[in-house]
Amino acid sequence: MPELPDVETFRRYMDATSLHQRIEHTHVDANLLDDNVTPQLLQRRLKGQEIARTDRRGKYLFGCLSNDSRLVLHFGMTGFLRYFKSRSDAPDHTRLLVEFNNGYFLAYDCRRKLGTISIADDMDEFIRKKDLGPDALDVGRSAFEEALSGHRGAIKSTLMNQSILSGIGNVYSDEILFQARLRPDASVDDLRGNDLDRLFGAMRDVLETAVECQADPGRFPDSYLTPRREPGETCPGCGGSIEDAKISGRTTYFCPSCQKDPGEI
DNA sequence: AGTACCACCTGACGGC
DNA sequence: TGCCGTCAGGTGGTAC
Repeated sequence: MPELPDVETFRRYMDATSLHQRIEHTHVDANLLDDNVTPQLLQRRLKGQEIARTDRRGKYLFGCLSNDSRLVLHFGMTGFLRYFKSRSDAPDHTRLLVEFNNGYFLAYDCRRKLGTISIADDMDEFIRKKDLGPDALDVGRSAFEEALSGHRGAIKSTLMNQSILSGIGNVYSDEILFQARLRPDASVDDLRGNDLDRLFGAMRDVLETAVECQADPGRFPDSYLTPRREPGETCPGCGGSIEDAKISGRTTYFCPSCQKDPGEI
């Protein structure tokens, strides 16, 4: 379930392992390629180049090449990166294998093939085409309010809408709403100043904390809901019982006693 | 604008 | 033992 903190962790991993090495070969599973990208185009853009730096917008990771093109990875539900020395160490569901001139490899593994691999010659155009809203860790308080304004759906669905804010998925929307003490099914239209302050603060706290924890729920603070995503689990806030529900078709966990409608806190 | 539902895809798990 | 239905959840399409 790679969301913003997971992808940021992958970005840092790519930074730490894969920069400034000439790409000798690429092997790609064409089924994961974005529209209008062929294995030949990918090979042409990558071969002989280096990853000069990385970037991220929401759940998309950009490997910025020395020719100003970009390798763009989306991790779907099961994607991850691995850097290794021996070809035989390639993970089981490698969909993209990049071979560097120092003999090392970078693999993009995506077991369930729900991720995408793309090439972006122009990052702004890519973001426009995908209709991505501001990055959830980059957006300021006023732009956050602006992004939510005019929407009337459930808060959870709105937070998860990548064209409104990019980076938040099912798991972190639940965590943010738990920390903000807001019910996930409340309408975003009902949020007032105090609620928006709490929601914005919780969004930043949760995402920053998760990045620090390298998106590993096992390292999350005891006050977090994520490690307890089970119906009937104990709420870390009140000791009550965690409930599950479906909101916009997504399995949602929340505490009915800690989380209130807007205006009730 | 929002939601409901489906499809994509694979592995884990429970029931029989 | 193994088959089958269900679930996981990111995205995108269609229908309402």
